Amino acid sequence: MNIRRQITVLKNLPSAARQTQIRERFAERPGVSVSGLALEFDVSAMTIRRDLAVLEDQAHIQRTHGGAVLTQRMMLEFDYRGRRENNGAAKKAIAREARKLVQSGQRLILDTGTTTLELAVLLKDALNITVITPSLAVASELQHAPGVEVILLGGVIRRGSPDLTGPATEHCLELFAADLAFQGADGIGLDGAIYNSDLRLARVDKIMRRVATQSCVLADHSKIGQTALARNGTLADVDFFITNTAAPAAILKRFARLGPKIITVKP
Amino acid sequence: MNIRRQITVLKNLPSAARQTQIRERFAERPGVSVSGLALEFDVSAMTIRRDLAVLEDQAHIQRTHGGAVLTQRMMLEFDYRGRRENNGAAKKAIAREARKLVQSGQRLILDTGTTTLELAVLLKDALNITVITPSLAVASELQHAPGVEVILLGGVIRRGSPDLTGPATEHCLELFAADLAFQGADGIGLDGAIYNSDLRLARVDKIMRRVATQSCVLADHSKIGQTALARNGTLADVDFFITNTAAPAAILKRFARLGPKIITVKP
DNA sequence: AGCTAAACGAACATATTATAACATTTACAC
DNA sequence: GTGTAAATGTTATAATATGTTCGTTTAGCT
Repeated sequence: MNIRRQITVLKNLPSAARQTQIRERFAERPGVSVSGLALEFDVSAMTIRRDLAVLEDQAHIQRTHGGAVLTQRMMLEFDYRGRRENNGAAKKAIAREARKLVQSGQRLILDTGTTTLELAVLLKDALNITVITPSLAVASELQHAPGVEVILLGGVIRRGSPDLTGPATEHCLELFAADLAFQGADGIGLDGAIYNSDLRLARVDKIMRRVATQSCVLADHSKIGQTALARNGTLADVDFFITNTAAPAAILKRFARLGPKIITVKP
Repeated sequence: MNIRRQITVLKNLPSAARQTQIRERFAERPGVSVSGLALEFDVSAMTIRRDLAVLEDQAHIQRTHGGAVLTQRMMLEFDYRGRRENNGAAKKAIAREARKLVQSGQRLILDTGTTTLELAVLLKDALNITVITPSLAVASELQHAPGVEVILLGGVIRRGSPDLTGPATEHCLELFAADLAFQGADGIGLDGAIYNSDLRLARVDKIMRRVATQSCVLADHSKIGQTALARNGTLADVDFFITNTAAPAAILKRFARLGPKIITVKP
């Protein structure tokens, strides 16, 4: 009876919990088998395969026939509070549109943020570009891209945040000149003000726009009308503003009058 | 009777109490399911979802399909060709000796390298120090240390190497002043010359010594008598040289005449 | 090489869960 | 009581996860 209850703990778990459990199996054993896990968690083998496929993307295992083993290469772990993606689809669509602005040979600046991180994913197959970023996540994403040179800005590592800020970042940024800067935002005021939830990030964002010839703000519609701690400028200072069509047309029209080219995407 | 009372305790609770209870579930299980909790607390699934949404904001958990799991730190992977540790014991002993040179409140520079990485491990419990480094491995190691502020230098990410180099790194380094710089070396010539196997690292090392009041070179005996591509200076430029006792005493005596304090450790 | 059993992946069908909007209940002040 | 706000429940629809089937690939064997 007791045994049964303990086993039950491993059943009827949400998929993410099951995947975490699978990962922990590697602490005990060097490898796992699909059939064994299927039995253990009382799900079909197909589900385990899908779990392993997810883990292969995220969690550094290597799939084999019949199971998986730990990845060979060594990892450096950086803290990253896995925030919930709020408008994942919109962010991806916005990133796709942003990708179209990029041409071969350009030097880009990529800000911290989930939307810019999505853009980084799409830039993996770019040719001969340089990406300057304060984000360890962006750097991690692009480090293997053959056509991309990654320059990480210096600075203080904020605890629990995968990015760099501070005076050093600002000084470091001043060393560069870029063609195009992509920035996220934690809020866009109805008057077009751009907000960050962190003062240091706001200062960095301001400098990014100065050292880049053109700049582009990426924000899904949920950010519009929101404010946050620090204002880093207004849409009058940027050249492109990309959002999704769920944003009120009247407000976008007002934003357009400030100067930036407004681009909207479907989802 | 007892059982009944315990079950009853879980029903008709104010929302905050229920949320606390949910949080405690994570101590027992790897994750919780919406349907299970709904049954357990005798409320609708929607209510549980709202509870989890609240708990998610408090940063403890992460919602998933079907339930929630504890927030997991996402790993940012940086390639790290795990080189074979040649004189692991000697390097650890050298790092222990280097650790003794560090005092609270100091600003340190830690170079790239396996020996300096060992030192980073020992610095985790230091109080109120600042570590400036071009090494992602060092930064990763120290990011959670409460008494350590980590400043990562900017620069180009070398493919397959966990460190930053290039003109940006050099400029960035110039922004700082430190009390003590710790450097590794790929070779120490019999004349006291310090060698790196990478030209860019050599330039960075040279600047490190300039911006630091004192400097310390860490190298096990196998490096003595070796040369490498780039010479970044000589032992006459450094204040401390730490190696292990397997190094020939005659050569160490000659090194001492150049100026640095020579420290040897047993293994 | 050729064979065989196991494992894989794609596509579809099904079941479960999430979200948003609205309806209802509860709690509490007055 | 009555009004109000917060919490909870309900429903329809969308999104996601899972199971199943089947043709293909793979590992291991002779």
